[in-house]
Amino acid sequence: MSDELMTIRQMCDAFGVTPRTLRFYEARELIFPQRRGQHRLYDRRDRARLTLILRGKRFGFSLEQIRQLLELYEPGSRNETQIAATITIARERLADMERQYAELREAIADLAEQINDAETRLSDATHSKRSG
Amino acid sequence: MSDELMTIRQMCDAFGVTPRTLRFYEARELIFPQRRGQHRLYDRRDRARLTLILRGKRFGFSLEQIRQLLELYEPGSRNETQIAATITIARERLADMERQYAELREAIADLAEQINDAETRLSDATHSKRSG
DNA sequence: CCGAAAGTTGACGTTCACGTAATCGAAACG
DNA sequence: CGTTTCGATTACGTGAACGTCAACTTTCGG
Repeated sequence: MSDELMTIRQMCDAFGVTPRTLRFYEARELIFPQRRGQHRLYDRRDRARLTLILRGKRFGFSLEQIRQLLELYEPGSRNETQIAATITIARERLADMERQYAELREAIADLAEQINDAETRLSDATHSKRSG
Repeated sequence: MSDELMTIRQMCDAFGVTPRTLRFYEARELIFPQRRGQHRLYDRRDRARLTLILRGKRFGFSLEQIRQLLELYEPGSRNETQIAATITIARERLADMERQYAELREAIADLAEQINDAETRLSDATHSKRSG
């Protein structure tokens, strides 16, 4: 079984994206599949990165922000200055996410309350109809 | 003081948006400022809606999704079918937000860990430099 | 009363994140 | 051995959410 390398189609089926999307992410330097001849082949590392990309997107990060964060996940040989810069950026993103987390909690409570109110209104309307 | 009505510029300063943005939201039927002659005037209701709009945006909702949610906040005279439909949509958004909330918690922990690892690598690199 | 400031309506431009052909080469299949 | 099929490349198109510019009113301070 091809546990190691996957074709673009296998990737698309596995992650629910289109070939266009994978090539686009590659053009933006978010993933770096190898080539067999002209064809792309995606390994575990590419899959891990894609998972992170899609997660980042769900939180509203831009592809460029995600690209910067992905550097953090690469134990790659980069110099101290670059690592420090990446950490700085990551801390900012983390702060963003923590703010979003807190605000989301409020928003959820708020929306739940509004739904409750609306359900009450709906219920009242139904009853008044019955008694009218 | 103009506690009740605000001009477009006052709104922009208060909310950190541009006039274009406010007119755009109006065109998309997210806010409905009154007119004094040709000029727009925004009241408390408009401000409340704009607050919700900007919050929704921070969570990655589209303006159309936000518009639908805003209906929930209007005790307006709409029929039961419409209220029920709005509630259904709102429940879906609420579910989205709850999923996002849970996933965000994981992502925060994950990112914090990566930052820690990177800090360790950075620290190690600094020490090895000092002892090399 | 008048000229700058503020606001209005188009209309076209822009960025992001892809979608959608069109065309091509390689590869698998009957 | 021809022909689908899969993938690659190039390039133009698209929708969302505005930015920007032009051409006009409208309004307000001096």
